[in-house]
Amino acid sequence: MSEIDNSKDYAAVQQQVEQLRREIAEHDYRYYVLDRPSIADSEYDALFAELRRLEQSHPELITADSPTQRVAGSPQSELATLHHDSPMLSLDNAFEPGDLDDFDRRIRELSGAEQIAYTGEPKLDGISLSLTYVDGQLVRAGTRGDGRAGEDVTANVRTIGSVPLRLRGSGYPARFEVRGEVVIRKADFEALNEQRWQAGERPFANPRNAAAGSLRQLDPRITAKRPLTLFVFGVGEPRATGALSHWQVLQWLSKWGFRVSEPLRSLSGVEECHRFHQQLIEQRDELEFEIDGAVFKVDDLATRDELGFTARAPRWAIAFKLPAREATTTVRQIVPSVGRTGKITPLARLEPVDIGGVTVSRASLHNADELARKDVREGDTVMVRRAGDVIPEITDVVLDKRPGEAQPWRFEERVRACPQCGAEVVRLAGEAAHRCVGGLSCPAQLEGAVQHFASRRALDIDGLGEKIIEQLVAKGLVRDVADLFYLRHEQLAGLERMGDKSADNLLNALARARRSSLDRFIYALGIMHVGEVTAQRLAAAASTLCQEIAPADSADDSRGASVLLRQYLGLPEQSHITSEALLRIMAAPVEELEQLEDIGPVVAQSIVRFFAEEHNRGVIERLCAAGVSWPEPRQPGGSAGEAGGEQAPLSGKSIVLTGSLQGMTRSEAKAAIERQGGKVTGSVSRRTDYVVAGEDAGSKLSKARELGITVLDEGEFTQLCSKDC
DNA sequence: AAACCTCGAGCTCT
DNA sequence: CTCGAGGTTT
Repeated sequence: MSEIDNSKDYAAVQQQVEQLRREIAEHDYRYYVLDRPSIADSEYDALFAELRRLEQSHPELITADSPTQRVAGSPQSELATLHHDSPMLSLDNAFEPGDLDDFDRRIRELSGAEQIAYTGEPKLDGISLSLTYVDGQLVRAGTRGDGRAGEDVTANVRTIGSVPLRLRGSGYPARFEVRGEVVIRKADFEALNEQRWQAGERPFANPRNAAAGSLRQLDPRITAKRPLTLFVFGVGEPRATGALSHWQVLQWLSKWGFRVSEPLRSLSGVEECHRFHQQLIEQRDELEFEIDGAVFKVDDLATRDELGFTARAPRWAIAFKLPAREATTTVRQIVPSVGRTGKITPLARLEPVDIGGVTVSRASLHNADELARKDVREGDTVMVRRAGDVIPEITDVVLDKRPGEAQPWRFEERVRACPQCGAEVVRLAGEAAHRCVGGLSCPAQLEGAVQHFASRRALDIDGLGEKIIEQLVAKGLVRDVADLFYLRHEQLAGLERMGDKSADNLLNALARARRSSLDRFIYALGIMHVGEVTAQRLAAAASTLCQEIAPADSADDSRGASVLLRQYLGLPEQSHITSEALLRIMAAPVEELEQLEDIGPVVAQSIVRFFAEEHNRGVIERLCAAGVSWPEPRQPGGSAGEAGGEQAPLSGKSIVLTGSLQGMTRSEAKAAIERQGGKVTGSVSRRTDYVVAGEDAGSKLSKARELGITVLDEGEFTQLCSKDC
């Protein structure tokens, strides 16, 4: 083939191949090293495809440093051993500030200098690598191993985008060794684990393990798919480069096409080192890569030579550890715990360990699947990670140390009922979590349940906020939502931030909330998957339900249906649950509920389970006994609007009062508006219907004008109110 | 007067 | 989730 090409064309092809390689290498550099791509992926792909095509028709033009040759070679049966040219030593560690000061003092004494110039780099948590370049070409790469010899991972390292196959620029030694750390982004690590979990493979415990595992693949094609990055931090024999300082070495490495560890600082004296360390601790969570320390190196290479080495580490560098995030310990026990939403989470009680200054004695196992996947057992030795501020997590089980008698902990077998309230535990289709259906009465869920119950769209109990609920629950004054209606003034007035006035207000709000509507009541119960709309549907359709048990025409004497339903539900005759509509909903079987619009099997199940729960029925009973009631809905189709519907001029309107009114107090005005079916709100927004402006109206008036909302003066307002009064 | 609580609104992300 | 307003408690 190439023989028949005439030489001019051939030279052109050769040139084009070279050109493409240069371009692709440049884009690789921009993308992987600078993190600043300058062309779209599709354009890059096109260049790559073109090069591939040319190389396919001219195989003799292929060179080892061609970008197409990153993934080359076939799977191996084992990784060969590789001896390092100069040993890869480890670093001495500093664990507390004093260690760093000692280090600095030693260096000042040995070198005789007043103040030392250091470089500060992060100690990336990955695996160390040595790369050998000959005449600017990557010839081999090996892991650190024991420092003298590691594993030959050249084929794998070639697949890493941030590793230059051919160096950029010039001025590099004919043969030299570059050192760096191969890491994986935290986000990529999560994604990789997710993928492995989907594929049924064992997830990696941490980004370092993921990087190590990826690099030690026998098949480079697998490594190529892993999002690895190389950060370099030095060279084997720095003096061979001709540099005078470490800083210079790093700059040159950067110029030659490497990505240098970031963040990087030039520091004068030990104080700045401390500050850098502190900064790293603060930035830690925001960094893309996991780090486990700060590395400080004497910058001046001549000083370094004077300092020399101890048996195992250079005297001119130190790694100042960041607070640990991982530790191993043993699992004492696994227990289910109930969260505020009713979610039941398996929790491992651990032999307490110190992880970076915090004692950890428990770790979440998230849910039954996660537990099964990790197969954590009581007695296991586990690796625990505390990332950021989140709850510690068990990342790995050390199988070698598993006691012989350890048994898998099977969620379904162990958690038959809610450990807090004894209610039924369900797992809804498609959900990872198991939940307690004891909603209204489960202590673990109480605060949340009360908050929902009192919320505006539910029973709208004004003045019952987070802090008050917290206290009521903590003092045992409220054990379920029904208790709210039995609260007395003297019980309330003693609470923090709850004086006479607030107590009165709350009691008034409770009194008002007793008269509600069926749909709000249903919604307030907080049945899983029953929101406002579903609650409305249930309320509207109530009278059609349970016709078999209690036919509508038995309503000759209107007691008839209720009696039948109560019997069916097994309620006592003197039960306070008198609403026929509610009884029909409570007694409705799954099949009937499923007939309703927007209610499928999941929601229907959830409703039936809720009302089947003894605790929940008890709470409903007591709510009704406390006088919580509503107008019975009529016929299926016919609904709401009764007396007051249209006449009330402010019905459903939202009104803001601002400034002071002459003829009435603020609260009189509020009461007047409420009598007319309106609602007084605090701030002006698009959803405000009227703003009533009194004397000295302020910012709210201007905002109302801005939004084009009707502004009423006092005269207009009283007129509006008096219309029907 | 200052501190604190609740509520409503609007924003962002899911 | 954050903010500001309004109202209450300390």
